[in-house]
Amino acid sequence: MSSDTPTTPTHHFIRQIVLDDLAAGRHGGRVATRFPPEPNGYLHLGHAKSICLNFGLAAEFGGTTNLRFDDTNPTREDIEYVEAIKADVAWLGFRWARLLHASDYFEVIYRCAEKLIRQGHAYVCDLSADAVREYRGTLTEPGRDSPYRGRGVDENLDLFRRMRAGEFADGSRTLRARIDMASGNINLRDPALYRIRKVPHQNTGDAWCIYPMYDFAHAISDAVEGITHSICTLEFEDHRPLYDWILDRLDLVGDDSLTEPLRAAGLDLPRSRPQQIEFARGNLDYTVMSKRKLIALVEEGHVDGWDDPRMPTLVGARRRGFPPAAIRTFWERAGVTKQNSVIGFDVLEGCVREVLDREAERRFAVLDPLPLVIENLADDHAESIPFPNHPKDPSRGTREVPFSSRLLIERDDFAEVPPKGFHRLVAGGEVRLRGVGIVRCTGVARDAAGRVTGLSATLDPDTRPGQPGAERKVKGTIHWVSARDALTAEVRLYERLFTAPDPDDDAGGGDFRDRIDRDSKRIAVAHVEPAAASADPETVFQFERLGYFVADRHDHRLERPVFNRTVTLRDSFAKAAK
RNA sequence: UGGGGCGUCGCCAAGUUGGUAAGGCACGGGAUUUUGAUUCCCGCAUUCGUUGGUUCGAGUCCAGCCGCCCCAGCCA
Repeated sequence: MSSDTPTTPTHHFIRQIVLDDLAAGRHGGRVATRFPPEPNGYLHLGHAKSICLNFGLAAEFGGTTNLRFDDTNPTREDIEYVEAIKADVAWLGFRWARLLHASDYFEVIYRCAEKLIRQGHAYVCDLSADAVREYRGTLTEPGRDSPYRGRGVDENLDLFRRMRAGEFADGSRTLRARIDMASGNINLRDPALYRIRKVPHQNTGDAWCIYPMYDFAHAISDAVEGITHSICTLEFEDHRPLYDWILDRLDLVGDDSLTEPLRAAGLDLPRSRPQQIEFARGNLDYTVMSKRKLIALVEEGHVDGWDDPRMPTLVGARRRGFPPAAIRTFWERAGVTKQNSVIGFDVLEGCVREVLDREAERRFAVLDPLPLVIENLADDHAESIPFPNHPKDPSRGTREVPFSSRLLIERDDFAEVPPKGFHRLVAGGEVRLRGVGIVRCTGVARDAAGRVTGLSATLDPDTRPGQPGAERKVKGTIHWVSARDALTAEVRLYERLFTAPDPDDDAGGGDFRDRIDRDSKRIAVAHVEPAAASADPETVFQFERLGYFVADRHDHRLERPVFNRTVTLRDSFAKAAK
């Protein structure tokens, strides 16, 4: 990881657990975590919290983190997401120790199932999905035992092997854990361990027609990979007793026969008895994060794709120009707890400004041009003015900005009737042209409709840099570009996608679609200095006084520059005006 | 009238074995500033969902209320 904001890691309960484990000498001093996405969608800002936590915590203690694809359900997963997920994790700045799949362990998981059967802890159930639901009971009423719960070990083993052999139809049978149909915890009411799905798997092809359920596969995968701290979100709290139940019965650490297939395949991994720890996922206001809604936004054309800069996806954030370091410090700042919370999107933007102020070079751009002619300069006046690339970092060097008598300034940097407190240009008034000197407005041209079409001004030569009057104070400083030298660029101005802090809240009627801000994307033709246009894609600049803009990852060309506005600068004048 | 979690400043969030409420963001004020940006100062919870109790002393212990979140996929 490169230059990070050194946010002091605040003390949180998971860090404390790791510290305690280390102090107690558990796991031989090892810290191993994993990030286990299901390859069925794009990663978003919420996933980033988990990624930062898992990778960050392990790294902090010299441990390792595996990237493991939780591919136990071939009917809903697709290999197309695998590469995207890998790219996102890498972009965020993390490197996995090993790249693995739950499907790498299918043979091990199968052996685990047989072991449970032999122990009398699992049985093959012939109940249909509907029947299972009926037998399960409700939140307040206990369930009833399946009629197949009493099957003997031999019969279960035979049936399970025949399930694997493909003798039975999809959904006709399951392997279930024999736990407690009356448990208050519904996860313990004889949960399914294996189901029949005669569907080819993206990784194992048609080698299997039975697939393990998440709870079973996940616990085993963690143990088999030597994970020490299995970090997941709050909704899995209820699953922890099952996680422990499985691991306690299997003894993957002590029973070599279970993992023999891995070693035979050349995969020799350390084993462990992992601990599941749950934390609250991070929510952001003014956005939606559920997979279903994200898909709807894309498929219904409300946005321009998964990587639309307004999307909370990591590819979206990337295209928006959010630096990975900003996302990392954002989640570090948000903290890790078990409290459900919603963090303001503006906090993220604050982190973005913080790293960009430090990292981004400065350039000039005018988004809404108003011509300004300097009368006391020759019409063909041409010079080149050196500007520092970064105001606080001389090592970033300088660039040459062409200057002439015909400039373009920002239309709202001039006012015929200035609002109170206005520091910019007014008819007859003075303002500083950044890096040039003080200019006085001597004329205002209007069209037939009375709209201002241009300004004329005189430049006070004494106030040019290096001259005795250069230090003279004026209230305002505005930016400019040379009309003749500026290049036009497409600039995409993005706002938050939703108009409501909680787009998911349907209490006021309608659904999240009704809260989409249709003006959240606007396109402007900007005039930029030459040194802005020549940037590589994904370069972020601060267009002085306007905000941070990133050269579009896909569309930016030297001949046709395209910038996305990442975030505006903080603007206390605009804020006070409201 | 099931089980599991959670309630500390507007938003996040520290608060070790009870000893008299960190920090960040936001906000208000001021200073610097050729970006109304950045930076820099200063201010910002007699109070910890609530009611009682224990104690010399409770955010921290006990009890009762109240509120919010999650669980009835052969999804993860």
